[in-house]
Amino acid sequence: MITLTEENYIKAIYHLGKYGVNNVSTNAIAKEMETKASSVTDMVKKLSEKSYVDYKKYQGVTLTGKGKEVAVNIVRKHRLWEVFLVEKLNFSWDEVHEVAEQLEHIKSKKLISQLDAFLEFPTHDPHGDPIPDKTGKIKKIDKILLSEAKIGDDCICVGVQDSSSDFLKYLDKNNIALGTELKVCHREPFDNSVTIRIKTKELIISNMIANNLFVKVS
Amino acid sequence: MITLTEENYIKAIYHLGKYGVNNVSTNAIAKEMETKASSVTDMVKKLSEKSYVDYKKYQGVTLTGKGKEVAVNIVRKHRLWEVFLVEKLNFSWDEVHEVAEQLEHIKSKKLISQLDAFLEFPTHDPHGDPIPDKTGKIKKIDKILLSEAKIGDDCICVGVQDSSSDFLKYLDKNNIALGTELKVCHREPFDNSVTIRIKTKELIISNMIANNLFVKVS
DNA sequence: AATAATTTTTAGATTAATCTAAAAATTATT
DNA sequence: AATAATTTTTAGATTAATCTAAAAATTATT
Repeated sequence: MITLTEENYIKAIYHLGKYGVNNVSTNAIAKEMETKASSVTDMVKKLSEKSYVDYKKYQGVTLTGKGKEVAVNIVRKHRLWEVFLVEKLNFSWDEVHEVAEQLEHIKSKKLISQLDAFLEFPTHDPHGDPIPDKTGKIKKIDKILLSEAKIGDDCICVGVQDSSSDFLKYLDKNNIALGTELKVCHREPFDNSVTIRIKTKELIISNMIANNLFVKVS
Repeated sequence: MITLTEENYIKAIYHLGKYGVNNVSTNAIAKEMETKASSVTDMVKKLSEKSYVDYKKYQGVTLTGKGKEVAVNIVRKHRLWEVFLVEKLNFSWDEVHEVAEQLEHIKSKKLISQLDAFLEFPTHDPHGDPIPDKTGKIKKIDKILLSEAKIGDDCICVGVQDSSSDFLKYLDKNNIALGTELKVCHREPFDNSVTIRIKTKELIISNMIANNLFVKVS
């Protein structure tokens, strides 16, 4: 049996290891989990004994195949529930995370396969993140950050890097949603702010915003 | 903050105290929770300190107003989720309990109010049990056990006492569902088995079955 | 390469929930 | 009413997850 806490550690290690980082450090996990490094060391030993992670003292951890399976399944559940909350229960995209954090731990294969079907097998969650299929396969889309787009590019908004409530509300306020088409008009060399055009309206976006918005160049 | 275990104890005390029993005994709780009496004593002290129950040593416990509120809210969530599972995710009525046991602990007011609306404010769960409203009000219907119905009564099936998978599957097999109309034809004095007629078909039902099926005399 | 700074682990303690075995209180029976 | 049977509580231990403070190992800096 896997405990709720173990699942959360595995998820944290998965997210931290996502971008090429092979050995996730104790401190990184502690920060992500909002706990102390000593607690992480204890838990990591336990996860290692149960062979969810490979761990050598002072060397950090990597998920094993078994660990990755658990992680991807949690991510799948989290994202399917997010779709449910937005599509069926009228949650806005900045409200779903907290609830999905709870729902992702419900254990029932039938529940998830039926939910998947009920939602008509969605491929992406409300933030544009891909939903792993039942076998754990995740299909990547070739998205780039708006801050990396070239002047003159016609883009379509496909995701967010940060999904904090403040950021998502900013996007709502400025009528930027997944699927929104925009053109990159100008990048100011001094602060890397970006002028974009949505339909006929121009909007100036800070570098920080541009760094958290994924687009696909069309 | 209330823990998951505390919620489960409160729920157990609620269900045990439902039928007039005022002081729920330590042993009764232990049996319901599949734990030991000594564990119950400890927990009951804690619940008493947090004023979810009134407790005097050796005297059993009663839920306080605060405790009842928690209990009814869990029951509401449990039953709403059961409706969701059956109506939207095509679960059969004997499959929902285990999953609902998990879902009932998800904490989000918005989730429940939106789910309620999505399901179009159901008043009863798939087993015929009433769903408390947001204020905790439960409306009773004047149901009786089939074993208490008189010969010649025209009844409509409105609920089950026991909701074990075995019992529910028996009902499915014999085409008895909520809303099924039946006539009480005969009661055998020797074993209290009951002959009923559904549409044109007669069926003999043991006393044990009749003791677990709620009907409304029409 | 030695020392300083940082990171990680160890040792020992704490809280929540549980257990077993024995003691205490209550209830049932003679 | 005294004794037996049952129920409940107490005492002390255990497991999971956490913490603080100190020790050990690693990494960075002079």
